[in-house]
Amino acid sequence: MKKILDLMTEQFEQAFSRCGYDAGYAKITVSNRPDLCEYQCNGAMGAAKAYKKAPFLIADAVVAELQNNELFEKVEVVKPGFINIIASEQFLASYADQMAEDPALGFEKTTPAKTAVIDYGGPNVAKPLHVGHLRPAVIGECLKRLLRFAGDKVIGDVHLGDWGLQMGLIIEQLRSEQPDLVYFDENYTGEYPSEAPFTISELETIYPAASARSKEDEAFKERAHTATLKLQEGYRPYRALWQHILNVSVTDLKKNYENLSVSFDVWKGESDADPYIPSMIDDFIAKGLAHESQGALVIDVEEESDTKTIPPCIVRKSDGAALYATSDLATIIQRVQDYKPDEIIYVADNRQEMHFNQVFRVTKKAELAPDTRLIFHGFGTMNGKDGKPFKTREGGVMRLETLISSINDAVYEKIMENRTVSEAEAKNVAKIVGLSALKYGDLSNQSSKDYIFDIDRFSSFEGNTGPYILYTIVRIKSILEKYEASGKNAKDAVSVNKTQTPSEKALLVELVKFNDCIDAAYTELAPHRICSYIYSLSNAFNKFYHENNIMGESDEAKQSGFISLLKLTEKTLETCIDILGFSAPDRM
RNA sequence: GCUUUCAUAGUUAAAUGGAUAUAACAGACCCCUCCUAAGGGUCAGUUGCAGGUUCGAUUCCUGCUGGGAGCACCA
Repeated sequence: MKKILDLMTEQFEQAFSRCGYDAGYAKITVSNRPDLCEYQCNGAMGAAKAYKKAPFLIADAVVAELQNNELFEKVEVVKPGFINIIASEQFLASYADQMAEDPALGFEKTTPAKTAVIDYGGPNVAKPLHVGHLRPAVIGECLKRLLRFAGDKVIGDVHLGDWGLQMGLIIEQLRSEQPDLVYFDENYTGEYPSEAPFTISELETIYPAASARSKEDEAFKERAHTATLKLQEGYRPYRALWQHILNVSVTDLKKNYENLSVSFDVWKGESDADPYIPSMIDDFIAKGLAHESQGALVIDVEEESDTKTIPPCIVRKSDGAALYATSDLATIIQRVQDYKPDEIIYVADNRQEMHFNQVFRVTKKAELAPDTRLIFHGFGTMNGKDGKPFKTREGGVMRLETLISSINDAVYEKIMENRTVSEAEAKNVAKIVGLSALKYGDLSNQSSKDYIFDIDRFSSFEGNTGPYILYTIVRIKSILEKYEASGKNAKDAVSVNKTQTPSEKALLVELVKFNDCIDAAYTELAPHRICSYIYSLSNAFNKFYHENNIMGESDEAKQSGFISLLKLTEKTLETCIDILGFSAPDRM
């Protein structure tokens, strides 16, 4: 289905052309003055300059062409040359009915469909997820769903941190704690045990201990570097140990991401890119891109047009080991080979922008991925109420689990205050609602900006929050249930009313914005646009609900129109929250 | 130091170069014989500073001030 703004714009384009003006000025937008009109066209003002004519003369001529157009109830010229538009009730109603019939609510899939890899996890093995992992998971999951809804083929990759110095640190720490393990016996030649020599909780204590020690103990750090290199070179015992670390971690990570309704299509890690490194480095050297600098192998990435200086990209450390940029570059080769993506989207902290800039430039210089668009989707910091990076009360890094359970607790208390559900059900509902609070709180902000994480505000059932949206859905579900209970079938309601009350029409105006909103969110990769859309949709619904007694309506045809409208509102809201990555309960 | 990013009501956030800058929360007031008042309505209050481009700037450009971040072998 064409977008409603496009349909209206087409009418205006014809009118502009008939009057002898360029159709490019005909663009219709949603009104920013809802008190005056529903839609507007500001093209006469732009045209005024090009044609050296007063804007209102142009607008008058165009408007004259559009009288008695069935799409519009009213088209008028105001002051300098604005054209204010009110859509016809008939037109909105038939558009809404078409939306309701389409599983995608009238959204046209992108053609041709592209293939995208989204890299949005980045957890390190052997370390529990912490609050820093929340944003990439939530934003990345949403982008994945959004692109899929738009028709793209999407591969979500967790891209585990399983290959760097941290692995060497863990191995060396393990050697200190359990020196008798066969993995440390150089003369051992037999099979290694299938059972890991540690549990996840033990593993989680090993890394912090190792990390702390490396900061004070130079010799230890040196051994960790050596162990990292040996692991990367394929030293058998370390590989066996590493496999245990990976298995134990991944099982735990999957469980944690599941609690967030976040999933990945592939669980590749930095290690998977490793086989591509040697030939890649050879290629860099053969192409004359890489040169040695202070013992390390680097590639200059400065470009003529630069105003700033970008340091060269190190692709091999002086000890021969790979590092961050190396594995990211090799990962691009792997992805191009395996998926031939049209684009790769990296959902990562803004602080990594320089790194990705370097990586992208090397990719371009070495022509590693000539047909792939590389996109850095940077997100801002999640701050506490004090405006500083979110910390626990003690000043430490909070575990993601802790954060999730505290928001669930906050929601649970609110649900119990109202006690419309049993205690057992409340626990369950609190999880669903808590997730909406958490995700909506994050996604309703522009992802590139920092935002303040405020548990009380996010879990509030009032205002621009996840729970408020869910509450609206629950309200609709409740009425539909009552309608069914009264002996009528909601399925029989197939068209909205052709003439509407003011709040009913206002709701329709919001509903038909759906595909424009999704389109904007998709092209800008901006989940917050979906949030603000469903928030105004919910507001419009609640006002409609307040002013129209649906179950009390005696005119059955009119009531059926209401029910159709309710069903469409529910479907639209549910579709949007599904893209955002959460769902609604039946009651709350 | 260099680079980069942000700055909007008391607070948290919106706004393809368009009209009187939009909401929410907090504050003041009003509305339940009515489908969940977890709601609806009314009021008050904002673009850091100085220039520039433009018919028109929160938006684009320059400078300043103030916060965040990044600047070679961590990821």
